[in-house]
Amino acid sequence: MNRDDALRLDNQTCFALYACSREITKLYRPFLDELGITYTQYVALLALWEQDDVTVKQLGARLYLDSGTLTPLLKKMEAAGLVERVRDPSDERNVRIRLTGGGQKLKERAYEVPGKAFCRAGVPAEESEELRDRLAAFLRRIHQTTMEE
Amino acid sequence: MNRDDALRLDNQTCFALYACSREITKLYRPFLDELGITYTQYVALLALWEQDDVTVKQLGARLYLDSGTLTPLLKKMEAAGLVERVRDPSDERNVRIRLTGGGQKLKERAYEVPGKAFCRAGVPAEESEELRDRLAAFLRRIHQTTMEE
DNA sequence: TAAAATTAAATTGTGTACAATCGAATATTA
DNA sequence: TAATATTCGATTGTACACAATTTAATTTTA
Repeated sequence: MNRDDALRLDNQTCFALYACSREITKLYRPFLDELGITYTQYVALLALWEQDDVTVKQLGARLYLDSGTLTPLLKKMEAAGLVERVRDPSDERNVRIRLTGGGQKLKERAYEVPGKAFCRAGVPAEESEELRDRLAAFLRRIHQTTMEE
Repeated sequence: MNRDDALRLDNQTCFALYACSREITKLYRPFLDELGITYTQYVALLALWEQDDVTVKQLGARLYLDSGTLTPLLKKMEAAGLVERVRDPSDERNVRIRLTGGGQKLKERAYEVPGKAFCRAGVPAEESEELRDRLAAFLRRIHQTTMEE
């Protein structure tokens, strides 16, 4: 591969990721619209449905987001009645995020979202799963790097 | 896979993409900082280095971005002396984007960016390339869907 | 234990993304 | 060809992302 080929857009894994991620979000949007949530709110809920009552820090570690993104996001979700934000009495630096009844209930309607989205695009589950596992391995390595240095 | 497993964050290909894309951008940032450009400006330049003198529409088709994102982006790049934006006299609806001398020259310094980034993370070229090709296939299918409907 | 260091969340400022709308230019059609 | 439809880029408004800074609370250390 020569110098110019190395800079071709279609040879960039970073661009494939960037484009793919945004297109997938567009694929999900109509189904998330029905639930009245954005994509970022959706992944925050996925994390909370798995483990409720976590600090902003913990949620950020799970989603690779910091308080600069999460604080306004969680305030909107609180205003929408999905979560509550409570200062931890035992350590006032922490804010704990807890699902409300409405936030828990929304999970029922979310079960069908991933299936609908991938069905819409006609992506076979196998292909998607294999891609997912490769990305997970990739992510671990990248994240380790950006954390260490 | 039961219902709850289907909603686990680590089982979502969409989340793996979303997280991976943002972490990759962080990996590139220090090298792009040296060039004085953002990640989105970088991919716009990659496209223009490959094919110069294109309309905003054409550039958007290549990057999966619309004028809502591109117009302010290109104005900043124009202000930075990287491109010029000229109304096409033969069809005044179009705005053609052309690299300036400075924009062309920056390519010289960009050649080493991808290598540095992946070296930094210790990702083997093979693994990256295979991932890239899988993503490209995935992207084609998804994009076709979001366009058709 | 009082001062210094660390931690967590919030805030500030910049830069995308993207849906929806707008206004001008061009193409289509009745 | 005049009216209609389409296309393109710009604009508007909302919602992230994220670096950098700030503020308050807690730990660590001299």
